[in-house]
Amino acid sequence: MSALFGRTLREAPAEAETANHQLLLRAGLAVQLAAGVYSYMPLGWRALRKIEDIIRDEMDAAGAQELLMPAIQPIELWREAGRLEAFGETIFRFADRRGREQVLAPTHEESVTDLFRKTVQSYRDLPRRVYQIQNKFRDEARPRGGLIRVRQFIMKDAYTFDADDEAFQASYDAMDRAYTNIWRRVGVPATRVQADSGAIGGKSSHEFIFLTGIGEDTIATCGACDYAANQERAEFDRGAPAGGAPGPLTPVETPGVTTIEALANFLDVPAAGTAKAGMYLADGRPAFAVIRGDLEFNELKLANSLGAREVRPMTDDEVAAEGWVAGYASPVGLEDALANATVIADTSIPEASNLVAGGNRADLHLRNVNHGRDWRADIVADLGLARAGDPCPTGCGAALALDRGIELGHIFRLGTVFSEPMQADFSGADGEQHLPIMGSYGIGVERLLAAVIEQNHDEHGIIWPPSVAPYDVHLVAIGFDRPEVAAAVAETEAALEAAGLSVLSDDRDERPGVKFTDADLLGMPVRVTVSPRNLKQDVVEVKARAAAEAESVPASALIDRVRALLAAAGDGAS
RNA sequence: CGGGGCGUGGCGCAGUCCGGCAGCGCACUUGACUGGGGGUCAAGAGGUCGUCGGUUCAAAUCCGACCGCCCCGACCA
Repeated sequence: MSALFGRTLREAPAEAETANHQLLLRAGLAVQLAAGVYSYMPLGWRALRKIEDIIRDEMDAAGAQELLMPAIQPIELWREAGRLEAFGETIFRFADRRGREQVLAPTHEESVTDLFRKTVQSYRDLPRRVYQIQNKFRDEARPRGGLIRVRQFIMKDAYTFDADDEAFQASYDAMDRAYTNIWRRVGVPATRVQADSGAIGGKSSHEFIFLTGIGEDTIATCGACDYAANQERAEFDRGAPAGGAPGPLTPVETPGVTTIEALANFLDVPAAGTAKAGMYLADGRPAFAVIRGDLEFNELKLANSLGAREVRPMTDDEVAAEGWVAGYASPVGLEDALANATVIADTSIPEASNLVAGGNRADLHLRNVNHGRDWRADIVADLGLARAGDPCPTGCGAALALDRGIELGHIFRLGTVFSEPMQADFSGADGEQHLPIMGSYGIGVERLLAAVIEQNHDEHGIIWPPSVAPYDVHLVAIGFDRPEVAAAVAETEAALEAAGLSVLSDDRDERPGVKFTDADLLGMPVRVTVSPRNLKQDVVEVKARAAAEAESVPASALIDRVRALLAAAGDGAS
């Protein structure tokens, strides 16, 4: 340790708020260079490499081959796949000396598809599963939380190519299993949840979420069954439709009543007996959305259903320009003012009858509005935002809970969205050309490191799972300036290393308290202490990082004891 | 991008309101003592106070512009 590059800090830098971020900096694992850009110091890099090796092991077991694709890519590749627009300002771009535009790759679907079309011609070559562990670059609008969201990061990204859906499912399942194994082996609990697949579509998209209060995603889970989904796409049961047989459409004066709550109170009807209007711009085009009054819009679902990249609420001026009346809007009798807009309704709307809706004039509402009779949506889709307490969509009868979490990994069915525009095809057994079904599978390696620390620490420091620990053993030398101690330390270190254990030896001229405190902060799974006191009794002292007390063992029993403690710590982590 | 906060030695901070010698704790260097949970004493080194410009006899402090970092939100294949 006297030669170790990097030092421990007594106090965490002010920018670190979360436990994992503070410990990362205090233990000297990483040093920040700029917003969302970090250097990894020797100890941190050892931990990262151990995580990488676990990932490699599982990827290999899933039948994937490691390769390495370039971080610099010509921008034409991105234009060809039609994804430059979608990435927008997140993509780092620059021009080379001849003025050719280049991209610092934020991901590698394009380049792996290019590899496929250059190397694979026949169905006989399928399936193909590849992966790499490589730097990604994304000019994030807001890096945050230390290593949780950064602009340059190490990602394990894997890609699969299959001849048909059935074969794809086998690849997907293999990756699914590999991911589950990875979380277990690094000591982080992860929940597998249904994820939004964006405009690409497809049912096979799952995220693996580490549930933690410091997370930036919101996850809906059911306490009774195994339903779990990102709130972005979470479904829920809307309950029995209200209303009964359609009654006559009836205007009712509602002076000053512009909110659902006020409307429900004024007319003494439940919020679920009203219809709520939402006025949006979807990629600049007006959209008039309707949902039951007690529900809220999920703008991502709205965007997906409209086939839009971006959806935002209209401003008051934009609403007025369309000829809509904020607070009293509904699609009933509004044909002219809706001519340029897409009218979209949540599934709760056609199910219900006799709703109270806006009269499209200030201070006026309509009773007994019925979809299909009084108006008709262009699109009916699930647009509802799942909230805590909403009934589980499986019909199990329990309520959904919302929790925060960190996305550790994402597995994803791409289908042919890259193989088609890039003309990456292969000859099938039938002699025709076919497009491969692709899958994409990512893990943020440093983010996973952050999760390991967040999950495995106490008030004194990190408690590394042995699988990720930079070293197996932290060897503390007390009274190192005494020749007999130095000799015993060298002997102990040699014995441990001969047994295949990695050792961080604290040979610094520091007081015992400093060394013990640093050992707790750095968090190697097992601490071994050599001191004059122990030498006199012919023992060495051994302590698991997670244990309260140390124990003394004869030198001859040291290796076995250390191995036993490592095994126990490993079990604890999984 | 909207809102908020911050920038003074390696880390944590005071000083800024009300202009007048650039400070404190930790860390670092040297020496002595000490030696099982961040020890004591003594002597040191280290800072153009984020940058540029302005006001002033005088600017860390007042004014302006810019840069950087953090947090909340928007965004996030």
